[in-house]
Amino acid sequence: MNSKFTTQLFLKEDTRKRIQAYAKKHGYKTNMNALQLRGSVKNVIAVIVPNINHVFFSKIISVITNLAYKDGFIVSVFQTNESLEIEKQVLNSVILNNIAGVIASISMETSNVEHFRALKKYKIPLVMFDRVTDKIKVPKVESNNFEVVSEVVKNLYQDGCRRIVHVTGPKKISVFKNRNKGYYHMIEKLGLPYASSCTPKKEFTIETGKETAKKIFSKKIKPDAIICDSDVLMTGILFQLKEMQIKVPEDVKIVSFGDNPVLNILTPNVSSIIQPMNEIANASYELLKNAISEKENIQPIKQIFNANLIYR
Amino acid sequence: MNSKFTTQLFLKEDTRKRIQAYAKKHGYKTNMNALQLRGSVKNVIAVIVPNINHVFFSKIISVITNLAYKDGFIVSVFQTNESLEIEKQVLNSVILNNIAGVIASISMETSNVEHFRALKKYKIPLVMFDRVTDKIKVPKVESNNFEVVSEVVKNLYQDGCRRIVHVTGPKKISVFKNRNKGYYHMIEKLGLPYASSCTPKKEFTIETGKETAKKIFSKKIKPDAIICDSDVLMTGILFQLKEMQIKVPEDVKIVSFGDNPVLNILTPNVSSIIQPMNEIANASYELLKNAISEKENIQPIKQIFNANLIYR
DNA sequence: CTGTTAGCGCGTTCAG
DNA sequence: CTGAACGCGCTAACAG
Repeated sequence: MNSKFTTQLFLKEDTRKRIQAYAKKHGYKTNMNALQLRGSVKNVIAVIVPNINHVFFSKIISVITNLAYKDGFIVSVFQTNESLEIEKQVLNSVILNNIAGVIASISMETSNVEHFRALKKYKIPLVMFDRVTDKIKVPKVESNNFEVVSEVVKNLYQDGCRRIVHVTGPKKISVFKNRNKGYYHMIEKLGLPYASSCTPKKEFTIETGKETAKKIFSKKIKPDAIICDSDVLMTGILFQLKEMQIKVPEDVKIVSFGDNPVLNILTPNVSSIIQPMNEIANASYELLKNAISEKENIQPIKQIFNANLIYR
Repeated sequence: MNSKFTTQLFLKEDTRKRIQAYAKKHGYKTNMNALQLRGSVKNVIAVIVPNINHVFFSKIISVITNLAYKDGFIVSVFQTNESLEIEKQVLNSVILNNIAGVIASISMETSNVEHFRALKKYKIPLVMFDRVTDKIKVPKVESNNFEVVSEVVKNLYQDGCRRIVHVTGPKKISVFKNRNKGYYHMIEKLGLPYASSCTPKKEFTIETGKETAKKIFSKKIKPDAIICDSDVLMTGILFQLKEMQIKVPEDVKIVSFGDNPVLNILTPNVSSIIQPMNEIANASYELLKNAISEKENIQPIKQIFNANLIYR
């Protein structure tokens, strides 16, 4: 950052200070655009997420922004609103704006990932987190979704639950796929005859959560446990169960992914799976930083961090 | 956005398409840095907030990002972590990076605002929202903090409350100052003998909320109502009250600012003040957009939007 | 060791 | 109407 007047670095310290003070006083500023045009500097990192306003994503952005700032990077955020179309445009934008590197989590609509591949052509490093895809070889950061959901099923089983439902998202998204695999894995291992996963068609909202709860309890066989992939859905479910006078955890146990500490305080009757957001953000940033400085030989490492299960 | 090949605009549509397709195929991309260096384009907007990971701020960023994107702007986010020192650095960064305009909410430490004034020197338009300051004449967007807290006090009074406490933040921050003024205004108007405002010294966390509740109820006169400026603090207070076996709303009524819809569902015993985040974000962006295009004669308009009181 | 210059990619301008 | 050249701000490379 302090590379101004580097040619005069041999000057006495006070002289340098005087010059800088003079420059500042007269409103001199290094023009970053000129630097970037010359190709000597790239100082913008892009973070692409489906929705900035989700606790998980905003936390990730927050941590990355702090880290990046210390290294002299600026963070631009892009929001796809879960739309493939917008995601494509965003990637175009990123390429257009001569960005140093990209940290991304793909949208729910995304299955074809050609637009991400375009980054490689322009030598823009990419790191994926949370919602990743196998179709593209880049560094990735995830939670141990498979294992933690397996563990949840096992815990519930040991507590006597035999009709466990998994409320999840589209299977083409890695997180949901892995969690659902983990669910079925343990169901089979335990030899449970009952298994049911439920994927709301719409976006995750409280309303969708209510509908989901209605749907689940309209069936003949009522579950005695629900594993929920989203705390927003969980809130809706909780609300609807209260309406239907179904008690938690007496009638049905609930375990939910949830990243908002406020939620954990307010729903003591719900078990929580808390993702290691700090670690995920840290690792994603470090991987990108390496990729930016290495320029080549970037290993498509996959880093997996353990989620924290608060079972009660 | 589609300003490539503008000199050929008179060409037949299909010809233009062919050229663009050809250009894209061969990996041609307009160099934004060159454009910006020439001064013909500035396409980056900065949003400066104390903490990206607060529901209020992340929602604002989310809305602004969507709006800005439609107009061909990119949004860079900056986070001050409530630190004046970082805020100063961030403003330096913004100036260095030749940014088109700034939307900002100041940190809790900020009272001197010279560093914001620097923007004017470089003709970078500034719009402030939520946490604004009177010391600087720029367009501002706020909630009707004074009025809504007044109204809350009145409602509580009509419900029989006589010992109402206001849990708020540092008075040098406009939002807290205005809310506290609104509180005292109605207290005096109603001729209530009891008034007490409580400002936690630390950052707003659940832990701080717990401590605040302990402090409030360690005094001789116990309140029969609490107005709380932060939903995170409110959560801590709620938790602590439960510990102390004080019932809400029977023993003490609680009214809290809170922007997270999930919270409203989960705490039906708490009244909520919901800020019009969409409107605030919209207005801030529109004001900035005008300022960017007008270049001069920018009126320091103040826009105030009504918060929504859900009193129960 | 110091001063000058070329060129990054673009659009405007000026000459042809 | 078309094409060449200039300059935005910077620094690496080169000449003095």
